[in-house]
Amino acid sequence: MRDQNPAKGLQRAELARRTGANLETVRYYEKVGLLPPPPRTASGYRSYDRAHERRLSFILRARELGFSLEEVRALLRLVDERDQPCAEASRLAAAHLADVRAKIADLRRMESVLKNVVAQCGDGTRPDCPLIETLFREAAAE
Amino acid sequence: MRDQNPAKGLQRAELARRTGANLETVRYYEKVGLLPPPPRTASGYRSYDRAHERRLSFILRARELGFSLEEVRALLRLVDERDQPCAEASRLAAAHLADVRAKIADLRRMESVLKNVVAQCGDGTRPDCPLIETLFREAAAE
DNA sequence: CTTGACCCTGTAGTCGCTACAGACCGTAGC
DNA sequence: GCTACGGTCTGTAGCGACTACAGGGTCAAG
Repeated sequence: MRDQNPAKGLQRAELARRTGANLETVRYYEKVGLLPPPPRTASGYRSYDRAHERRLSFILRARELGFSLEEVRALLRLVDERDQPCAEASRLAAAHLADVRAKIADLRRMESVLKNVVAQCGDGTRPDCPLIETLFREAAAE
Repeated sequence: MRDQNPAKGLQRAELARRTGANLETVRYYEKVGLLPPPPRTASGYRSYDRAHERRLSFILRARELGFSLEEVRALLRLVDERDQPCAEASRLAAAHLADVRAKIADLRRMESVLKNVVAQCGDGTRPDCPLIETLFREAAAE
């Protein structure tokens, strides 16, 4: 097993395991500038510390809340600059909340139509299929 | 103005306008095999008929309901083969409905967390930002 | 000294479009 | 007939957010 001494730095796979990130995602976040490039060992291996782990967890949690990478980037900038970030952070969260609610509304319209057609289809023995008829005939939802 | 005689076929832009599709999307659907390649004029322009319009509308409505292009492809296959499609169509719709409901559930978890942090942030004058603290401290949702 | 597990890089693929660039066509006005 | 302006054609590249290789280097255990 590899080095797990906390003073010595984590390898990429270990960081991924600890945070729940996919291995390749870690490199991707570095590439797009969300994670700072970690120091390297003599042979070129990345060596992460607790600050990286903390930052990666932050990113992953923001992603779980549905923030885009650009939004995450903005949040991280607030964290890094740390002068009165709450007003701006709150604005970002509120804007994102509105997005989320819009998506929920869209999905609910879909759900409602789908629920109806599935109910009408019943056991599927009908000669005319309500789903197919719906798609041919009407606008999907209003 | 171009030919709008319904007996003579529609050009791509006209088909797009009538169905509400984006111009480029029409060509894309042809490329991926959802729309059959229409006949061409002597100079190579596509010439669509009512069947194309009907099929394109079908695709767009299925997309509005959130079906993936692969699911749309499956639905169109059922339409084309037309032997007792309802059981299979209903199965597709039910599976998709489950997806939609799962997405709604995910989004609702996000909404709930975001709503709380926005409320806690208040007017954004706090020195510690509840959003940023949340992202650093906790798992986002359970 | 070999095996196998890890690491490195760069690149291509995913989904569903969307947006060009650069060429051709077709019509209206002069 | 000439020109301008729009439409159409093709192929290709880009988006977001990863994910999955290929082809190589490194490291520790047996």
